[in-house]
Amino acid sequence: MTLAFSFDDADDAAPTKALTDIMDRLGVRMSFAKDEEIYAQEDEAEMIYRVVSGVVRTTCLLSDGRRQVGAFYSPGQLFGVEPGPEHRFGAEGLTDCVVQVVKRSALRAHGAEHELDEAILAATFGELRRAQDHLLLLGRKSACERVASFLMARAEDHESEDVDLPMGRQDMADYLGLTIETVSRMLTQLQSAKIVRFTSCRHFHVADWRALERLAA
Amino acid sequence: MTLAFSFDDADDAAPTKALTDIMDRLGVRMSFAKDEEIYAQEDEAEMIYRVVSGVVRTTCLLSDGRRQVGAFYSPGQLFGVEPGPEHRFGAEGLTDCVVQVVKRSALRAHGAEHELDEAILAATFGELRRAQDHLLLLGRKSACERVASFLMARAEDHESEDVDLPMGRQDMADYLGLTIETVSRMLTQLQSAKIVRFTSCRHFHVADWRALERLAA
DNA sequence: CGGTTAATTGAACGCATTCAACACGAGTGG
DNA sequence: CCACTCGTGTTGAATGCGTTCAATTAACCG
Repeated sequence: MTLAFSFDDADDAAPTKALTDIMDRLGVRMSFAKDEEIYAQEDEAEMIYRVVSGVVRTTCLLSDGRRQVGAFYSPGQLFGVEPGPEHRFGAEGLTDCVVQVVKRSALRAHGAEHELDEAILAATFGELRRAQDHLLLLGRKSACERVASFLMARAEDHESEDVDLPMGRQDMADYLGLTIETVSRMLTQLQSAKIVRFTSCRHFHVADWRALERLAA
Repeated sequence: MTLAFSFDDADDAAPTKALTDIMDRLGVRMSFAKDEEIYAQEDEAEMIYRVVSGVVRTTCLLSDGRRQVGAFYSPGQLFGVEPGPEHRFGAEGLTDCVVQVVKRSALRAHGAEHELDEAILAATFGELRRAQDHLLLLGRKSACERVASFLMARAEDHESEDVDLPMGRQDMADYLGLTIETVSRMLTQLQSAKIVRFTSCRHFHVADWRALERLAA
């Protein structure tokens, strides 16, 4: 068993076909409304989740209410995998969403040991990579660069002309370590500079990839 | 083989006894001077490293020279484990240091498959946890809270009265996403508030744990 | 003891935040 | 169809936190 070296996979958060099948067989589908809690920060991490439809967001609340968004998960992606026995970030529906849920113990009990371990490792790698990028963004980038990086990342994996932003400004701000006002200002600024163009406040397309790339740093 | 659930271990970056033994048998000891490069950002990640003595720091350089320190590794800790085929952070000696190095392929070839996988998973978990804490710190904490958190973390695992800061102010700043000046100011501020006391600029002890804990948020 | 690097302190600046007002769109009901 | 509201997003002005630039002091090491 060689776990660690299937790095070719573009999207680490997407489970293998094998695990997907097993999850579909053993798991349960659950629906969550927009802003409904899927699991809470500090809950025991005993389930594995896969987004079926909609988008999920993970958040961490500080004692005084400050909020940090950890990540956004799109259909097909695995989430809820943690580096410890409990969830450090809670998960909520960013939109109404459907999620496939299965107990880790159930997977083990049905001989999906191998697939589970692989999926956990892959998902953990994905999380780590994501967290490291996020780290760099929060530690050393200006507001404008943060917003540019965010739009860039969104545009990259959509591939289509018209890119969708399923999250509101507050969620973007809490992801980027900024305020809604700053995010809004930077967006208008990027638009004024003819780098992106917004068709509505949740839809844009990239007008100048070169410039956006340069700003994303 | 059950990989994923040995969470009881306090220090995920420390390898198991078994792996340590194998690394000692198959690996090479290498010495690095202060600020000498151990591996570069973007190098292929084919080695596993363990700190024998001294302290190692990982850093990521942005195109324009801005620097983010990822982590500091103390004796016993594993480093160089990455979520992809190449290093996203480079590693350098923070101090003069000795490191035990072994090729992953050598470990596999000598039947240390199991130990290697386990160690990689544990180290990855450790990295992820660390990165998540770091994320929160950079995203939502004030300069004072960042410095307090940093001192807290340092003081926690030293246990002794007198806590040592092996890194200079620049490294602290680049870890915390601040400037040296700000770090310095916050340190004097914490000292003025009688929360910590510096015996020299690299040694301090905590005078008021309660207050420090509160500030670390 | 000088000589060098690291750390601290001060003052001015600037970026992001804060607070407040305004605009826009969707949904509701008259 | 318009008026009204509520949530969300944008814009403006003032404040403040952290940075920048510059000068001083402390620590280290021959």
